[in-house]
Amino acid sequence: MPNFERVRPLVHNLQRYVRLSEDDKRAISQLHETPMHKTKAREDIAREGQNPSVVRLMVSGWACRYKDLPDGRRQIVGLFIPGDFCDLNVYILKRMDHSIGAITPVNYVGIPPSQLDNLIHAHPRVGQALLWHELVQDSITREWLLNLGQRSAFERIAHLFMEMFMRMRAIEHTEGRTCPFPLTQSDLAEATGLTPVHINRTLQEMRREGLIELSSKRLCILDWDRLKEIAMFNPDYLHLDHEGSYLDANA
Amino acid sequence: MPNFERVRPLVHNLQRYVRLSEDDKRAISQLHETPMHKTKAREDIAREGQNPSVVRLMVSGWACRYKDLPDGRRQIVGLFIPGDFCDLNVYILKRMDHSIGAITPVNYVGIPPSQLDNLIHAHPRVGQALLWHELVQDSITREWLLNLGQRSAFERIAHLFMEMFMRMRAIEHTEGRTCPFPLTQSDLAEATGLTPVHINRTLQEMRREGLIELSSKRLCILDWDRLKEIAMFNPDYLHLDHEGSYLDANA
DNA sequence: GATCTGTGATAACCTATGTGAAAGGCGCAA
DNA sequence: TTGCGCCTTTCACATAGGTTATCACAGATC
Repeated sequence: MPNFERVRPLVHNLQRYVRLSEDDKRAISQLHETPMHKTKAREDIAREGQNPSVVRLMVSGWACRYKDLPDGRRQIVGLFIPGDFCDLNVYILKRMDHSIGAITPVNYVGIPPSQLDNLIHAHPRVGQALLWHELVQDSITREWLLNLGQRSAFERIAHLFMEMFMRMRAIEHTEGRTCPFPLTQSDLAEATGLTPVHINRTLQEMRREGLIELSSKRLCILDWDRLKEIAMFNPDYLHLDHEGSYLDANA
Repeated sequence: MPNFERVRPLVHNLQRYVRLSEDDKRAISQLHETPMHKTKAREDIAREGQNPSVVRLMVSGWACRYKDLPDGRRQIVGLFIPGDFCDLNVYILKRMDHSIGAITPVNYVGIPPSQLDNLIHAHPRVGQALLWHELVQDSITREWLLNLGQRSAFERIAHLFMEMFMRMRAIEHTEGRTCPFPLTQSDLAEATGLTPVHINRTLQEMRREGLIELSSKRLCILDWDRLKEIAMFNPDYLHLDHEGSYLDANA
């Protein structure tokens, strides 16, 4: 199976939710045989208002969901890393209510809904895993709302760092205490509802306090425990724990 | 059918997405024959961390989804009105990652997942409508994120007013330019990430400018067009338009 | 190697929104 | 009818974070 490496993040992602059989995995890896799309960094992958015809599965790179206002203000409302589906909802909702943009160069496969239908029919547990994936994304969105509404700039940025580190770890993209972190300070600003200037100030402070290192697109979390306490980070909302899941209970 | 009146908001809700047959509607109204639950205003309906066993359908009153921080800060991350489902996701995710609280006295029916399963099997279009409903809720959550991240206090409150008015209108709970609006100023603060004091200041300003009236739990929108422009309100994210939907296209 | 362009660092200054406190009004319970 | 509690309204004051501007640097581009 030549594409197996490419499937790994997705399989990792889904296996947190259901135990997949070898047969399930084989079926998933066939998704990757649809043509691979490449976008350059900073390029739009989909625009609000469009009617996309495929479901996109991230293979490599980082992307974001964002919404913008007529006067140009932009808010990043979600981040995608390898193994994430961008718009599973295309199935049902015809019109995109947000845009998707590449942060880094991105590789993704675009899966026609019909193909996904077939997969789900033949492998219902994969279908459930996909639904779970979508629900986890929603849970993350709600946590971001709490983040923007109630946490201070410092707490907010700290929280985002922890979240992305954990998500990257779940797909085995971390090394020790470090992981890739390709967001610029402007991106961070758009994700947290702050100004680039204030992001910079706050990052300096976090460095001064020995909490993190961040340079050349890599994040290192120096003091996990203190950062966790500051951010009031409780990972439950990521639903990373395989244990206690509905699907598992009925396995 | 004695319960038909009670079903109306839900049927209105779902009919925006799919054309329901008389038979579908009959099936839906049977949901309302499960026992009715009543909660007092300000009471919790479900708490974060719990493992709820029913899917709740709002019959009357307003409720909210909220998340809180260990130090007591609270963020309302969504509002529920009659016809809304509170936790369709219980199907899959076992543990609540947020709480649900009543704003006013609330009546709801708690539907066992098995019963919903049966309904969906027998009436697949109802199942699709439910999924759509869930996706619309998510779209609303993303718009709230844009709201908190990028809009000023004034714009933010204006936007919330417009949204709730339109949602109330969709279930025929408006009269002319007015509708019930049971949130206190503290609730408004928790929904917008602002302080009660600042909510008050801003409301005074909106009244002074002749944009709205708000008293005794009723909202009147005096100048729809100006409010819409100020809030940069674009109703697309509510997906209220029946036209152009995937389901419709395949009807 | 010269030049661009995007990113990061900092500074001085400004303002929208938060804080804490007090007083008044209104609806509900007894 | 009175009283009690929750809301709302207001005030004076404090501050987190926004704004505008400048400079330095590194990696692309020619």
